[in-house]
Amino acid sequence: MSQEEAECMTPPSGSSLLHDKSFDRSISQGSDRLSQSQPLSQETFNQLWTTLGDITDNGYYARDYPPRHGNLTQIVTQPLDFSFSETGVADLDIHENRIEMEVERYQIGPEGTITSLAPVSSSSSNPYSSPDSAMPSSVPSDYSTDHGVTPPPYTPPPQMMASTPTVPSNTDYMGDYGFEISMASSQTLSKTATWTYSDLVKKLYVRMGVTCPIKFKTHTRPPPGSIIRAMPVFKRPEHVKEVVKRCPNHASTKENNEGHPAPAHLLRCENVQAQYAEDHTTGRQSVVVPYENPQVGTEYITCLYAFMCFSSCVGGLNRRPIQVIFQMEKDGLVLGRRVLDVRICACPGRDRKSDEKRCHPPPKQMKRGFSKTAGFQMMSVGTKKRKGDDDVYTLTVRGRENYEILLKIKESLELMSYIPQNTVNQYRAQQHRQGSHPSLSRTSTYPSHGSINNGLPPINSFAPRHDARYHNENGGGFDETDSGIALPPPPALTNGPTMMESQGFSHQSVMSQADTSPTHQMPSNAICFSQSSIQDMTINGWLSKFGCENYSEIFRKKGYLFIHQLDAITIEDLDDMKISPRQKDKIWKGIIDHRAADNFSSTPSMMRTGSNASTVSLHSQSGENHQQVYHATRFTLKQVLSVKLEKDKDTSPCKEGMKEDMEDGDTPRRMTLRDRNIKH
Amino acid sequence: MSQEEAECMTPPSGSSLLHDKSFDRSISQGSDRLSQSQPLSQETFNQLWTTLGDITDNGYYARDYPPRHGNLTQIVTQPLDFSFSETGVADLDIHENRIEMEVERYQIGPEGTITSLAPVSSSSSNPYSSPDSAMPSSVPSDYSTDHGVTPPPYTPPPQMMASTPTVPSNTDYMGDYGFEISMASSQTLSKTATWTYSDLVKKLYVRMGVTCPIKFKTHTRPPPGSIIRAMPVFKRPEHVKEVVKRCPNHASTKENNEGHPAPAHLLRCENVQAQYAEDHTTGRQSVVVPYENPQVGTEYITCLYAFMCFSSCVGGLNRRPIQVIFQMEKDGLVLGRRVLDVRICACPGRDRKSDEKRCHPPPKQMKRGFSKTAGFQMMSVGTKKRKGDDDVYTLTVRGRENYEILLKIKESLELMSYIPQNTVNQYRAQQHRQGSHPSLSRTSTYPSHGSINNGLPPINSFAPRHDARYHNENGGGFDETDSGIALPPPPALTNGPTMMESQGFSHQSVMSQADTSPTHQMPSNAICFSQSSIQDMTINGWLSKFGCENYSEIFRKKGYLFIHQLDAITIEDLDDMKISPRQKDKIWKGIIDHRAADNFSSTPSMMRTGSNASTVSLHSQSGENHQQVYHATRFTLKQVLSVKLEKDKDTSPCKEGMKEDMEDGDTPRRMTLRDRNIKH
DNA sequence: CAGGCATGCCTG
DNA sequence: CAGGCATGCCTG
Ligand SMILES: [Zn+2]
Ligand SMILES: [Zn+2]
Repeated sequence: MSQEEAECMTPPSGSSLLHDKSFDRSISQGSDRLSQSQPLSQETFNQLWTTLGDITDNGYYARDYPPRHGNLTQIVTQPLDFSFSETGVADLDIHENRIEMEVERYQIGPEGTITSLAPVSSSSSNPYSSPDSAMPSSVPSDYSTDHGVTPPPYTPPPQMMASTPTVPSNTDYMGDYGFEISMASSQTLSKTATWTYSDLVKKLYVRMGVTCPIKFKTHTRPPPGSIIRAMPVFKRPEHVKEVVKRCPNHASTKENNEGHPAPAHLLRCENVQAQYAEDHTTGRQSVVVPYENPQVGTEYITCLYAFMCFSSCVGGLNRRPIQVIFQMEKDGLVLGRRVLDVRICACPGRDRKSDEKRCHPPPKQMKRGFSKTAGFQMMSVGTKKRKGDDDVYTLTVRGRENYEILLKIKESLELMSYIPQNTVNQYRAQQHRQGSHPSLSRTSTYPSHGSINNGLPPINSFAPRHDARYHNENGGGFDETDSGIALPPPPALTNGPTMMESQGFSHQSVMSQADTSPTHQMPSNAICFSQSSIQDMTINGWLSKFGCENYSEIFRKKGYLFIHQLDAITIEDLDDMKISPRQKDKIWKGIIDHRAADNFSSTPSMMRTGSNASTVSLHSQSGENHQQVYHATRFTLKQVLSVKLEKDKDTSPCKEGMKEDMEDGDTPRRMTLRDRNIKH
Repeated sequence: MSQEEAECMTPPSGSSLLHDKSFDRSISQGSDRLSQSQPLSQETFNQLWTTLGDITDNGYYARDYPPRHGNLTQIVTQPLDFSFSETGVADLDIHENRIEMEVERYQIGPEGTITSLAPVSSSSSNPYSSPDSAMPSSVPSDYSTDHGVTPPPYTPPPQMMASTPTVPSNTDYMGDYGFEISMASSQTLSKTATWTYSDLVKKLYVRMGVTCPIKFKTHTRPPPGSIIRAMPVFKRPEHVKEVVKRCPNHASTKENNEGHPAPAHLLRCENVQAQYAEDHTTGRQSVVVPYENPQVGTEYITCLYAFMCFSSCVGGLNRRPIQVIFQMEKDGLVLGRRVLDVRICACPGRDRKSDEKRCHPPPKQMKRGFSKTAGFQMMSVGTKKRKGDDDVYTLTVRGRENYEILLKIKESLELMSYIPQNTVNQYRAQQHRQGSHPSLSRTSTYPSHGSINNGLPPINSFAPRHDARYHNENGGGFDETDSGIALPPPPALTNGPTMMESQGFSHQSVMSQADTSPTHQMPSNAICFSQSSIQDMTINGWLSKFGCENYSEIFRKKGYLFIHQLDAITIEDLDDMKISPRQKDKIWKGIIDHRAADNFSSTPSMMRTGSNASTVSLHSQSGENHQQVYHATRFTLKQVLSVKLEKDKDTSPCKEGMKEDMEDGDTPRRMTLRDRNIKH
């Protein structure tokens, strides 16, 4: 399981696994084999997790990558809508089982009953804070009770009393005063902005060193002298125990640190009354500002916070996600708590977007709350669809030559519609007969240029279909979606030349070396359509069959060149052509005959127009398989090349196992986070 | 100019521009307009460079990208085989000129006459060094002369005397003893290894923190008490002045630093006698080891060095390339100096490979040591060639649908050859007439998918050529390389929709929305080739001109469908057709006539065969422009799609200006380092 | 600012 | 170990 996946497992509410009730219960029952309270190393963690995966998932995750159930993703579109208490309904014991595992896996904060933040003494002076500030003078003294404030043995609900836990609580707690936080409306500053909040993944994305307004609100006035403490903690269980501070780089450079009271603090508050605190026992750092009631007519107070490292800072956060715990306190009592996931990064917009894409269903699946049945339906529908049909990937072409090539491709695709389908079929047969196999491996082993390879296994299930393809004499071509039978193998496009060899042929030309020497010209009679393999598909030829060739010029003027266009000609068209009635009837009869013959031979006679083919979807009149047509046109239309080729076939990379479908049922959200764009 | 380009400009020998003799001479002549010795900012540097480019390159580099002379790259395939002294031979004054420019451009280290390393006092104790070490006891005292050891005013050759320059010399200097360094044979440990040395780019790639053996050798025994100092310096002029040390992160963590005498030193030497020095004046850090003569029978002594930061370390090297200056010294005199480019990175193998690919010619051009004349020849040959003609980029296609699309493209390209060129031209004209401009911008703004953009400026120099293209009625099409006149603009492929708009048209289909609804079908008579825009290009039609249409079946059987194939028919072919002599003569005369007309109208009548077109290069018999044909076939042949689309048109991304061809002649190596693979 | 590169590190 | 991702930063 990747870090990211672990990430996504966490319920969205801000409460982590660690503090889920059942989880805590198991802990208190003393599953303490690993509870030496040593933070687990990443390797140990991974190992445990793998083991766990083997046990609970019947090997699916650890062993069977990529998963057999490739469509799992489609099913659960709202991983974040589940919480563990909800999912346990179906089979309680298994649920419990799982929670057990959780405990063993994370094995952190065994003291972690729902704890609250310890009062810490302010350890650094604040030059900005004036002595006559509204900050209650009692605060410093209150918090100077100094080290080791152990919670009184039998005092009230523990979550009400501030203690000195290694791991502060990150459970949202509204408290008696209805403490809440929010961001300025996130759509005002979207991607350009220095920060952005994602409602979807409930996370703040913020650039380093910029101020970010956070609004606090209560429904009831808290007692005067209340303060708001903001403390960053690592989000993942493996890291929670470690104190969050700035990386040495940022803490030690002069930049941004000139005269600042707490250069090593990750979190700063622009409030002049801000106090930077560091707990003597735990070493945890936080910023404290007095809670001032909102101005009349205002609901909120706003504080400006700045994050002074990247989440990625080496030697600091080190790519480990953090949360900020905002806690309203009064005299060491926690009045309310709100947790905010934060990612400090260089490109908040980009990273938000990719997180959202990662953890949420693709556009089509955007609706929330599918029932499991709906999920199943989705899946079966999914198999009907062509993968990527809904996706358009633009390929911006740089460079004249490449542009020309693509332009040529586009033109070819459109002009291809003037080639009768039968001709195409014959061409293909001829291609096959000419046996163009030998060369491609050389091409694909050109050393010095990168090839796109997305790391998926080669498509080799095509092999048994080769022959079927060549028995397919009708016009359906190679593009039949439903059966897949007519698909030719992808010779040069597989990963290994070995496989290619074993296929024994490819759709390549015979000569592969790009030799520009004219001596390599083929003799002119070696053209592809040799020896009677071609029938006359021109209108002219067709007209001459019944002696009307002198009308071919008229047809030509109307744009009709080939007989496959006959399907598109109406009697009205003929009227427009100023053909003498008798000839017209003759021709019309010829058209009818042609169509009949055409239908009989199952040749698709769809006419694709040059300039409009792009948007023509299936011609429905004759019901043949027109997938091929559709696809070509689709492509052409955009003048885009689909090179976003791979893995996003099920476009939501956040897969969730169908729990009812698996042996152990209630596994946590598993996601394969592999939405890879072709970039760099 | 990018950083990388600046990089590649440096001569390979290890001597940088800065210390080229002419360069130094110019400096000493006092071109000091910018010599305030303030390190230039990157922006200033870039600006100067651009200006310089405008002046010296007649705008080629800065303005005219892609360059008109796209084949410049082909010319100098071995940039590293040149040194400035060599290149100056042809026209010395121009050479000088250029060097001037260099001075102004870099404007660093104005004190930079060929200087040598200053004696520095050892500032940190070395716990490993035993008192009875072979390290001459004089060394510490010698170097303890303490700050500001200014070179004596009139002492011998300055490069022989150690001084205290801000910028140490990085010129290789063998000295009287023949001081040389080398790496262990680099092929023994290639990619798996913790380090690797590239002979091609003359650079050591090494993982951080691992030891790397470096061998030292002299041809004559240096005096006893000689030492070897190793000092890292930044390679780029912009950075040379800055002292190289470890980043705060690595310097401050305990890891690797436990008890080490110099945790902030980037360079460590495993030698127990190593002494870590920091110059009091310049602050430069170095490691010093005694030079012990090799064991009997050995040529070398070997020292193990370790690099304690990444070249990329934030707050440290910060992605700035460094060199290590190995200097043999004796009593403050420099006996020899050797400079080693070093990159400390996580993946030496990968990074070496990519550097080599970047800075060196493609496979075809692998031969070394072209003379300048050869270079010229190459160039003139080069202009005949299409850029990228020699390069094959494989696109490994993943996914059935994409494979199908590409297969279809391949087929289209081959089948396209059955469309007469005139038809194609008419099609294009029709496309134009239908005015397909409006839509593409919409397509290109599809939101959720990445598009490939290599960051180069849009190709907008095409604009003045639009009309020319449409007056070009012959078959040359849009692909004429030499004049470039017939090239259509790249409508959807530019960066901005604005530009597209201004071009007024594109080769797009009219409809751009990928609407699959059948209601969007165009009426069948709205096909592309409407209203007399098409001439009959069939053999059938042609035969009927002189009453031989009854032979069209025979022609058809031979594979001749269209008149553009007539060029390929010989009289012998007619003999084979069992045509009555009189008819044969008639037909042959028709063929002759056709060819004459064809030649008159300059229509290329090259016949491209279906399956073999791929490898047919230019048909030489009629001398028309066949570039277009050639390209299509090239593409098809490989069944690869050139989507490595951009900047590497001349496939060696390390471009070097042909100096004799430019106003100022001897410009430094200019390279566009943009070999970008589409990966992830 | 968007595209894309560079580069440490993670994953199979 | 190779492929590929993540993510700061550079470039047009
Ligand atoms: Zn930092
Ligand atoms: Zn470092």
